[in-house]
Amino acid sequence: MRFSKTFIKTLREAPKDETAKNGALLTRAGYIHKEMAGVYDFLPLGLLVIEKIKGIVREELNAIGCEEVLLSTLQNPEPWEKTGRFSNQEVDIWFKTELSAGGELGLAPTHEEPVIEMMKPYITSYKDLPLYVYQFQTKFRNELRAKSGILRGREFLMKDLYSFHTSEEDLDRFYAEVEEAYKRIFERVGLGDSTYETFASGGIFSKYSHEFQTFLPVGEDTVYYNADKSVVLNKEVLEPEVLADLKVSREELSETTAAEVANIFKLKFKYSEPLGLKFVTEDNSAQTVYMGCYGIGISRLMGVIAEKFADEKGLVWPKTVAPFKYHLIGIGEKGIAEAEKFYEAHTDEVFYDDRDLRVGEKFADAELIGIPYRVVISDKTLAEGVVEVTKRETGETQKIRLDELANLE
RNA sequence: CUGGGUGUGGCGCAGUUGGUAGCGCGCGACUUUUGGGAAGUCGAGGCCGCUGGUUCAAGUCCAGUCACCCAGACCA
Repeated sequence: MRFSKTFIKTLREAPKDETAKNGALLTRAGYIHKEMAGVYDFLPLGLLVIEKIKGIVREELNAIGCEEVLLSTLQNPEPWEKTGRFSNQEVDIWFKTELSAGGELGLAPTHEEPVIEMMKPYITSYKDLPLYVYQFQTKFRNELRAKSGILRGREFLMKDLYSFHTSEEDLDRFYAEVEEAYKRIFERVGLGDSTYETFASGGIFSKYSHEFQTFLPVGEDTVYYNADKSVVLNKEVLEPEVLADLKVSREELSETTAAEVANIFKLKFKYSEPLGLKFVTEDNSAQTVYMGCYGIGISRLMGVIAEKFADEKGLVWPKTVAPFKYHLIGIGEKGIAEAEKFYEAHTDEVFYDDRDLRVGEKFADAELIGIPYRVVISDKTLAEGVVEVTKRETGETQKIRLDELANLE
């Protein structure tokens, strides 16, 4: 991508309605644009980060046999009424609207009911199971208060996975596979050493569930953890019997704040029962399908990563989710000619600042935008037969030969 | 929803006892600059959130309303 050809511009100061670090930096660097409280647009660079995150999630889920689908956003109230969840008393964050022709609709806050309806024709026999389907989709939740940049929106991007099983054992088996896949996902996006599987309340889904919490000062949740962090639990389940189950005492736990980046639940019959999702067993009897559901907040994850690694100069993306690998700057006639060549040969990996500006401004923008390697090719460096590579994360600069640049790790 | 705060060019802000709006950044043109956010000259750009009221006159006073931010409550 050429900076001169993209419409984005950087801002020296954040708009005053963006006070959260993630929102402020992502806005200043041109990744997102706010429509209203809790509602954001993703600009070219932001969309690239989202796609990188989705790519990692997709790879890990496909690796454990999941199939990607895309369900609708508009919701028919009928299946929701069968589970009691269309009621505003039961679920108080619905966005509802009406058909011109008459009749109410909802904007999906989650997808258990519709995914069950969708899968019904395909689940008739034990031979059809297990099945795992997931999607990346925009969810709508009419939160009383949106806040913290893209960490808590009214419209946000989520990956939701639903599993269908013939037995509780098989649900347990797959649940454990998802736990491992999630650990690999958070490792790959750079949050491995700050994200912990956390024992939590199951909300309306189940008594207990597991969350993946990234320790973060601006996180909304309070969690407790022991010295080696082998036990992490949400404040909402800090109860004597839970502590006893987990074999820890209150005294050995410390408190911190964290952002919930994922939540997984064993639904069992919670929704399959009221919606009548059944299969025929080997001995020809009808049996209700066991289910699990597993979410990852994709746009929130982007915000958490932005928030977690940013420094006083700007964003710092882990390589795996950065919109590009190289932030390229050419200086001088020969430097620019070589930069052009490198860009043309590696367009997918290079954000090329070809604007007609002084270098100081380009350097400042490179730091703000946060791409892992800043590459400077100038007449001066070329005279030595090298280019300068500065790591955004550490700020350290090394000189390497131009022909080695493409192999940088 | 409760409490607090804020709405003035694209962004950040100022605007006194009411008298018809200004600064910095950014933007356009030209000149000089050119490895860390350059300098000069000229210039464009504003229903002062919205409605109503008071007044000869409202960005400024009054009432209402909307939006946004923060804290809390809530959060499948």
